[in-house]
Amino acid sequence: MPGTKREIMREKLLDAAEGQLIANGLGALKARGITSEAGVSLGALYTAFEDLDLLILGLNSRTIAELHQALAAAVSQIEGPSYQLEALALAYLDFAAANPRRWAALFDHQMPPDTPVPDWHLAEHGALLAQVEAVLESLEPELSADIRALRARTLFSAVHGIVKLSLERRFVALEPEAVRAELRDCLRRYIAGP
Amino acid sequence: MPGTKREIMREKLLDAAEGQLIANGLGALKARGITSEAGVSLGALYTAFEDLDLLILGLNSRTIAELHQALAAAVSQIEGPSYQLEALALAYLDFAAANPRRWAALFDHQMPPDTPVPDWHLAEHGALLAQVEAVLESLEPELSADIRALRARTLFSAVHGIVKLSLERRFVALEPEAVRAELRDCLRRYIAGP
DNA sequence: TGTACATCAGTGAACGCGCGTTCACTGATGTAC
DNA sequence: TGTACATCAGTGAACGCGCGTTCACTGATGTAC
Repeated sequence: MPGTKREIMREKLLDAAEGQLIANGLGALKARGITSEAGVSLGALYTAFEDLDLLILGLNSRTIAELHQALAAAVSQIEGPSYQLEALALAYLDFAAANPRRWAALFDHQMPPDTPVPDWHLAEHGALLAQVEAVLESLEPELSADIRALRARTLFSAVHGIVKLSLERRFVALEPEAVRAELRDCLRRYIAGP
Repeated sequence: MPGTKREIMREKLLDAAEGQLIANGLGALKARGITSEAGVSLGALYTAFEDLDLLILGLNSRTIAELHQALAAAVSQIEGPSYQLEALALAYLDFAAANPRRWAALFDHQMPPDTPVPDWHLAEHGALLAQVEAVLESLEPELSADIRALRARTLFSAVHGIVKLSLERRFVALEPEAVRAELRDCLRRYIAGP
């Protein structure tokens, strides 16, 4: 198995970084912090990853995988596309509430200017959206694939916006239950609409 | 008129910073860039503003004031609360599309850890939301003030999420008109709902 | 099995740079007489 | 009006720090004979 040694190092670093991320947020993720937490020299990071940004992308991959599973589980436990759509949104809210900093890191992390996000990582985001599309397809089968894709993005964005606001306590502390109810209400109105 | 000299300096710096922000985004706003663009020494920034973050808050205040006006204009040109709500959302989209970097700066800028956003600036954000609340009040007068406030936030967040996604071309380039249509559709469904 | 040599993951001190902030100084503006 | 002095906005070189990244070196692991 080639690269296994390297793979162990990568996971050690990712574990350490995950701990730091959960404890202190994306802004506090530093090369020194991660490597010392992992009990490894500073330079080791650069034998395992191309650079710090790629390590963070690796972290985000993990988070996306977990989120993906959580959404899949939520959908599979429910019958009926409109309930499934609601379940997706609530599962998304729950995941974000349970893992606020890891979730925030998915959206707050930015590549340096002119450095594109690698395709494999874009594909992971795409897979999340595909879950929404799948439910949308059974809810409104008459939509064309293009429109459905756009609609899925729109819905995702709207839900995301609501979840984000509820977690940033930027303005006021919001009752978690109240946000759940608002989100549910919003979706029911959407689904009930014309 | 006490402080007038200082006020001129502040505006010179804000003008320069605004130019930089529009040209290169929040991430490229640097003390040196701003002061040299303003034709002023580096230290001048610190006689006019407490620090760089306060200058940026001042910039954001300007943007919010403009946005506030744009929303007010949109509402005032239309009759009927449900159309007004739609007009608000579309005006928000249009403003963001016309001023993407200034708009993004409103949400991307973060105070250093443990430094609270000053109250006067929170109040400006609050005034934006109050516009949504006002329309909501005529649309659904039976709501309690608490619920209305919460509902206004939820709606704002959802619209914001949709607008944000449409401007970050993170995944795919989206047709501006398609996004407009999606946003309108989303709101109509919301308003039509139970 | 034992010895000599090659490879390469891992080390950590040092590099280098960007950048916010400070501070001793200056020169213009204002005040007192 | 003119002169001496005080104030203070504005200057920009220098400070200091955080932090990602590199690189000459080491020591463990693997290979050849």
